[in-house]
Order: sequence, then C-alpha cells, then structure tokens
Amino acid sequence: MNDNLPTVKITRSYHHGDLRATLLEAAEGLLAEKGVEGFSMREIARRAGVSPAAPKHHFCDVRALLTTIATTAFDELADRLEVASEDREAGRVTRVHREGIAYVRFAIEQRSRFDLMWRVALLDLTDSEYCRAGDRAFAALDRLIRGEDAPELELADPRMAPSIACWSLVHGFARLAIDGTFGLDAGAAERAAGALLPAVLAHLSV
Amino acid sequence: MNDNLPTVKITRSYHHGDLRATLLEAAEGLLAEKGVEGFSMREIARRAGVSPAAPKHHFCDVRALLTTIATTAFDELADRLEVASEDREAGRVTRVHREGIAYVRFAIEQRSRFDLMWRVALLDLTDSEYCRAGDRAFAALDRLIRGEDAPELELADPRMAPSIACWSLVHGFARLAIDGTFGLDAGAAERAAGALLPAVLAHLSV
DNA sequence: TGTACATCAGTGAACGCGCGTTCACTGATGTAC
DNA sequence: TGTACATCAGTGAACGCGCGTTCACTGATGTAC
Repeated sequence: MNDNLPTVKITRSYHHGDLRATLLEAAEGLLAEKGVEGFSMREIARRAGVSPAAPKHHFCDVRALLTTIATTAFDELADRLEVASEDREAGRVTRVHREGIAYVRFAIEQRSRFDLMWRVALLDLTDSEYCRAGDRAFAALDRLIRGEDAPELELADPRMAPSIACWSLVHGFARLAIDGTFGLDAGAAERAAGALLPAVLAHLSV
Repeated sequence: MNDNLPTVKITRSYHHGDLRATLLEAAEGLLAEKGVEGFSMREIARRAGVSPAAPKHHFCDVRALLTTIATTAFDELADRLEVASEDREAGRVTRVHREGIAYVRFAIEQRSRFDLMWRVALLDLTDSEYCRAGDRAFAALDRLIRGEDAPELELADPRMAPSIACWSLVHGFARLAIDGTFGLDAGAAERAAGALLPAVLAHLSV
C-alpha cells in the first residue's frame, strides 16, 4: 500500500439520490439483454449497485416496475406513430403505411420491450397510466383512419373495423417478425420487413 | 380398524404403463388452468401422481415437453384450418375468410396453448416436428391464397406478400383478442371477434 | 444560525419457497437359454 | 415351460439455486423552533 498517494474516496452517499431512475435504466438494460423471461428484481438491484431490499421504496413489486416500463414503451410507440404520419401533405393511405412501418420497426428494434407491452399476465392492467399510454398509441392510428373528428367508439364496435384491421395487420406482422417466423436473428426480421411490409400493407384496403 | 372387511388394494403398478400420455394430459390441463407462466415439471408430476424424477424418462426437460405440446397444437390448428376451407364449391375469398375465422376461434378457445405456440424463448426451435407442424398450419392458408400449385417460396420472398398479409391480419387480431384488448374475460374476446372479425377480414384484398 | 428530531431511503443478513436435477435404490418386464 | 438376469421405468430423499420478501438497523436529509 502506498500511503503517500492521496486515497480516492468513493463517495457514493448512503442515499442514492436518483435510485428510481437508476432502477428503471437497469431494468431496461436487463430487459434488452435477457428478455422478459430473464427479468428479476434482485438482478436489477445488483445492476443498480444497491441492496435487494432497496427497490421496494420505489416499486412495490416487480409487476409495478414492469408496468412502468411498458407504459414508457407505449408512450414512445405513440410518439413514433405520430411523428411517422405528421406530414399532412402526404395522402391518407401513405400516412397509414408510414405509421404501419413505424409500428413494425419499433417492434423489431425493441423486441423485448414490445414483447413486454403485451405480456398482460405480468402487468397491472388496472394501472391508469398504462391504459392511457396504450390508448394513445392506438388513437394515433385510429385518428388517421377514421378521421380527426370521428366519434369515440368502443373498440369492439363494428364501425371500428377499419382501424382494427389496420392495427391487426401491423401488429400481426410485427409479432411474426419478432417471434422468429422470418428467421431468428434480428437481421432476418429487419430484412423481411423491408422486403415484405410495403407489399403486405398494399393488401389492406383503408 | 375393521380387520374383517376385505382391504381394497390400490393396485397401481410400480410401472405406470402410459406415463408419457398421462404427463402430456396433465401438462395440457395445467397450461389451460394457469397459463404459460404457471407451468412447472414438478406440478405436472404431482398431477400425474408420480415422483418428480419420473418425467425425465419421457421428456429430457421442460423445454422438450413444451415443444411437444406446441407441436400438437400447431397440428390441431392446421386440421382446423383445413376443415374450415374444405368446401371447394365456396369462393376463394369465402374460404380465406373461413380459415381466418377458424384461426381466431382456435386462438380464443385455446388461449394458453396458442400463447405457448409462439413463446419461442421456451421452445426448442430446432425440433423438426415443431417446424413441420408450424409449416403445415401456414401452408393451409398459403395454398388457398397463392393457389394449390404455386411454387414453394421463402417466407420473406416478396411474392409471399398476399399470404403473409392474410396471416398477419388474423394473427394480429387473434393476439389482440387474447391479450385482452377487447376486454379481459374470454367472453369479451369472443364477442368482439363475432362483431368485428368479418368486417375486419373485408378490409383484406386477396 | 444552530440544534433537536422526525422522516425517509438505504443496508445486509436471513427466511421460506418452488423449482429443476441428482442420487442410490427398487420393482416389474422381457428375453435368452 | 421354467429360470436367470439385464433392462428399464419408477421411487423418494436430498441438493443447490435464485427468487421475492422481511427484519432490525443506520445514516442522510429536511424541518421546526
């Protein structure tokens, strides 16, 4: 030991300061690496450099944390959809196709997050933020298809058929892609989407 | 104790005789009850009335068992699709719609099994039976759309677009339905499918 | 400005759980002679 | 037809694992006076 050198004090304070954000970051990282199956509170605490009991102060259980992540993901998806179709000069069909492509791209780029968004057995479906964010993403599509000032309707209302058809198509394509139907590596999904998706969207009459 | 009464011997032989089938049955039951999340080898052994080590002789691990179940499910789905469109008098579009409805009905009626079929992280994707059964289900749709004697193509080939569009649409609708988008109880999914699906299918140009 | 104290966000050891798996074993079955 | 023996499908106790959670605690922060 060289006592002459000044010791560098690791001055991580007892109180973390921003643990909630750090936990979320660690959780997103774990999710991206290991997928939904590899998720665990203990591992996240470990990654955040904190004792296993610490997260309790910020997320009452793993379900609450997962629901928060899914909510953020839905909001990001909604952002992407809105951006994709923001050019109002473009035709309606073009804008729909752009949103569809953005939807699928999001799913492929963020496989595990997209997967989580729909893992309803693991989420708190009564969480109002989760519901709001989910509705917001769907609304981005629905507005475009049924028109800006169409009446609000139940999802299961037959008049929703055009919007549900479009959603089903892109959602189904996205699921097939991330579930490895076109090949298991991320590249295969991306290539298949590039080669197929425009032609697939062309089969949708909106 | 009444020694005068003849004792009823429980004559379950040491060797079960048909354990493989019994395990599969128990597994299907557990799956239907608890979903994919609630699946466990120990619980299945328990339900089959057998020691936790016994299943090893029939399924080397939980992945193998799940893959077998998923394979059976894919074969059943293929059967249903084939039956749905077997009436060759009906028009092509009608037959496609019938298959679509059969697809979604299968997913809703057998929620957990359908879910499992796509939980690729839990399955052995190199299993040739699983692949065969999956291909068979898709082929039922593809044959109808691209014609009986269309050339075999890679899934990602652009000429597959009509078939992939149809598959995406029904798959997406099925997923939305079973993931609770139209309501969480099974009844809600079924009602939504009844009210929406024909109109949704009408937006597909095949 | 200084002090006392409540509050809150952390620690880290411990608990109990269900899991998959291993182990030495045992009993039924089928086959060779 | 009878017997010896290999094989195979079971038993059930035990192991180690990672998990979520609990517990008594501690140290920093913020507030009241």
